[in-house]
Amino acid sequence: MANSNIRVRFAPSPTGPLHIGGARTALYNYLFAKKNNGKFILRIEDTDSTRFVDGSEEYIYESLRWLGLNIDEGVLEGGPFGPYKQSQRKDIYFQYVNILLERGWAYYAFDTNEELDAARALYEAEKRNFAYDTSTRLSFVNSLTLDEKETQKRINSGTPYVIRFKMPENFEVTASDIVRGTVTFNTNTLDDKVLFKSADGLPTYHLANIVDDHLMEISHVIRGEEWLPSLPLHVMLYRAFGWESTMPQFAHLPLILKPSGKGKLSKRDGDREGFPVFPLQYTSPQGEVSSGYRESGYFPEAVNNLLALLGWNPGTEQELFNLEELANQFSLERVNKSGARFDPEKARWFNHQYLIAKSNDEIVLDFKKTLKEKGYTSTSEILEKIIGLVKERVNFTHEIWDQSWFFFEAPKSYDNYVVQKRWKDGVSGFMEEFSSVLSNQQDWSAANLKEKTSALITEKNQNFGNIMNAIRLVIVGGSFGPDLFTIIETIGKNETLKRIKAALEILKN
RNA sequence: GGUCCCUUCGUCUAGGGGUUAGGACGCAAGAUUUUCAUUCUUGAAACAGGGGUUCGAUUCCCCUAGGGACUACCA
Repeated sequence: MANSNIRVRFAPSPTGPLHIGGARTALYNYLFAKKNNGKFILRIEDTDSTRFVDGSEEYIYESLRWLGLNIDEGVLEGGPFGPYKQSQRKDIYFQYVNILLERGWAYYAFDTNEELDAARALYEAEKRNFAYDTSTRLSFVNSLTLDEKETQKRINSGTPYVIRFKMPENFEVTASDIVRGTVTFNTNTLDDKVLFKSADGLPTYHLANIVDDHLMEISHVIRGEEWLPSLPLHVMLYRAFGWESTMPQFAHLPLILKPSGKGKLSKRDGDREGFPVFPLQYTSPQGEVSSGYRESGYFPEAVNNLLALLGWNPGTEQELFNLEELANQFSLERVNKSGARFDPEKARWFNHQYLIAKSNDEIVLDFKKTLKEKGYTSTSEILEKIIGLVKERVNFTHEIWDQSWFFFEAPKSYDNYVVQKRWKDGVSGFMEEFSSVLSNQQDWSAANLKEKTSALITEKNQNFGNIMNAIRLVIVGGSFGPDLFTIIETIGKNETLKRIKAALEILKN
């Protein structure tokens, strides 16, 4: 049994950015490999030259690197089973499709697109289902209906042809899937899939995939559920090649569905509902920009964590895992069968968890960048203090500014509701007293400041809550923010007195 | 339309022939806090429907309904 030698592959097509569904597939493959001391292989499936998008491969690599999913064998890494890019394996596929032809498992078909379209239209008009299959193949122009000489003549004269798989008639193919159990199909419902295209002389996914998985000694195929319908074809291909005894095991992952409404998660949903569907920001060759998790401020650990739990769980109540814990606990048997709706809210919550778990000095560098954009600088010491004060209130590093700007600049306006509620008779007078008390303080610690302020409130027979809120209004412009005296301590005496003066000018009546 | 897959709180899920059906996100209330947030406590919230099998079904089987994927010389 190939069990002792776990080899899995992630096999994306370079047709654009990697979708988070793809990222999750990569993650599960990686996790499964790590768990079993196996190899994680990256194979680029670029057999559709028409859909190739420049830069996709780099994007895929950068995404996996960002997520920390290390590749053991691949296009860049090399390895004993290369090349790992299908466009470089043309000769191999050609050689193998010939085996199928020789054994009668495949045949040449000369039908043009126009002829096929016409046939489809005809069936549709009669409300019948069209398929190029066991029931119709004899009505088309192919090596089954032409005699050998005519077939050869056409091939030699350069007539375009495809090679189709000759699906056997009426029997049950059963395939087993690790997450779904046994799946059965009748071959009559399957069509004669094109194995080799005429347009570019390249194999289709089905052929290339089976040949490569076999040659690369892949032990487990872990891929999205959208591939489940082609599983019987793939099983039949393994049989046709005589590779059934070493056929990999299959695991079809549930789809990631859009947060609301119907269907699987798409690029549009992210744009509409304000969350990324791509790991990294992506700019299409047409210049269209799509947001990425990285650029939106997500930590890669958080993305791995949330993706891991979208379709899998360990059966315990643990929700926070690092990559290593994930790898230790992961199993294909505990992957869910049903599609999982993506929850942007919970995604943010995951990031929040990772943010608060980080030490302040891990965040400070990032915060400095935001600060620089705003035109401020400060020492790491002060910044770390501020981060510690506000990080529990935010989900992303870039939101720290929204909760801490008043450490750097005075309020530009005062919340009217709070003014109405707190700036009562006597408050202006109190503030003037307060200001002079503050200016006399040698000890500018939050503790001392608090003590002196409390004493003044008592002395002046003022309402404690009211005054405290009024001071807060003066300092930050509203009713929010962390401990008031810590803010005052941090911004310093000069700034505090300035803010009181400014507030008095505007609010004094 | 056809084929296949799926179905536990709004969402992610645990569970599994006899349970007060558990957790998390979100939501609500209360407590703490000089504010807001955090935190803590509490609450509302689910086995799609119908038939079987069984002493007993949310759990097993069947049907229906709903959802999803696929149905290209795309992957």
